[in-house]
Amino acid sequence: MSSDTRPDPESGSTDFDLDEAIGFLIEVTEQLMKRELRKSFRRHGYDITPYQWIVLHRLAHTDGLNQAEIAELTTRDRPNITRIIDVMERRKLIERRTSERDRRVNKVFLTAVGRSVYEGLPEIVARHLKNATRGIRDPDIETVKAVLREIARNLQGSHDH
Amino acid sequence: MSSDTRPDPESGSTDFDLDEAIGFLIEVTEQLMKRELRKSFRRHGYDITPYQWIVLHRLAHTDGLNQAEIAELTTRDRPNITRIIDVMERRKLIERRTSERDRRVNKVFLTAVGRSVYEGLPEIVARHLKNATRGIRDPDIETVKAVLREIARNLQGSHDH
DNA sequence: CGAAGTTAGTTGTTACAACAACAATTATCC
DNA sequence: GGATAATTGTTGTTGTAACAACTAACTTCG
Repeated sequence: MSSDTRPDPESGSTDFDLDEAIGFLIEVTEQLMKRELRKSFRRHGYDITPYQWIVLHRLAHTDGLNQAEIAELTTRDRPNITRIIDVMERRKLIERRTSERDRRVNKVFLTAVGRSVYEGLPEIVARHLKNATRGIRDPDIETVKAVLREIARNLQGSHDH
Repeated sequence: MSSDTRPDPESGSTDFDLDEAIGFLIEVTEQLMKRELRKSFRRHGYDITPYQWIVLHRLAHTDGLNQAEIAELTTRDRPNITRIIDVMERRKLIERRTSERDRRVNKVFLTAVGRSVYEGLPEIVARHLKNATRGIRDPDIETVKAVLREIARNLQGSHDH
């Protein structure tokens, strides 16, 4: 957009342009989407964070996942899952049940409350996405998805040292 | 992991596919990029978070911004800026100076340390970006940037109720 | 069997994010 | 010129994120 009216005094030490960097754009867009989704949930009377929504979705699809599996499916590490599950358990959305076969393992299940809360969410999310992407051509959306997947693949594993 | 292959019992309540949702993809990719950037900084001996990098970059470009301006330039709210600036001030990367003309205002300046730390960062970021986007055609990158900007524009202001 | 290694989950620490409530300061209005 | 409004920044609370260090439970293998 470059509404860049500022004269830029010798441009710092290099000519790196943050506003043009794809990483920055992804970051900013991601923040906005998360923020708006949260607001959408609230507007519809749900006090659910985007992250809790993801966990609810995973469990609605496959109930009884253990915490390590949830971590895997959500690209988070296990400590994070512990705390998110803590919060959701406090709110009676889910419950932990120790596995019989392996007493280290917590299997996580939706409660009746969690399930009924979940029911209303996919539609809100779908509407949110539709709003976010309005006016954008479908093939461009597909390009974005393909590129993001490629970036994710590039980052998992290898290192630029 | 998963010893039992699960058949997906009636697929939850709707057919929403999270892994196909562009919002989820953006979220996952953003996390990975932030994580890898942080690691790159560390590998090169910098204990700088991606967010601190952004603030340093803004100040290197335009020294003496006040906190509200930084908030604007980084799509964050003012309380967040307060705390990030707190951390950076503790680390002697920046300093606050109360404005003479308006004693409510803190102008934020790079310290000598902050400036010299900043020097090394753009190159690391550039390399990180190159690695993240390797093998991806330039026009596709441009499409992604255009789409993300469009999404951001869609989300700023209007609401899907 | 039993010591060593592995895996699942938790806790501690630091940092970032959204929101609400607030103090201090400056601007506005009558 | 004093009440009132708006602006800047801070604090409190809750939730998310990464990393390190830890415990408990299971597995392996001599």
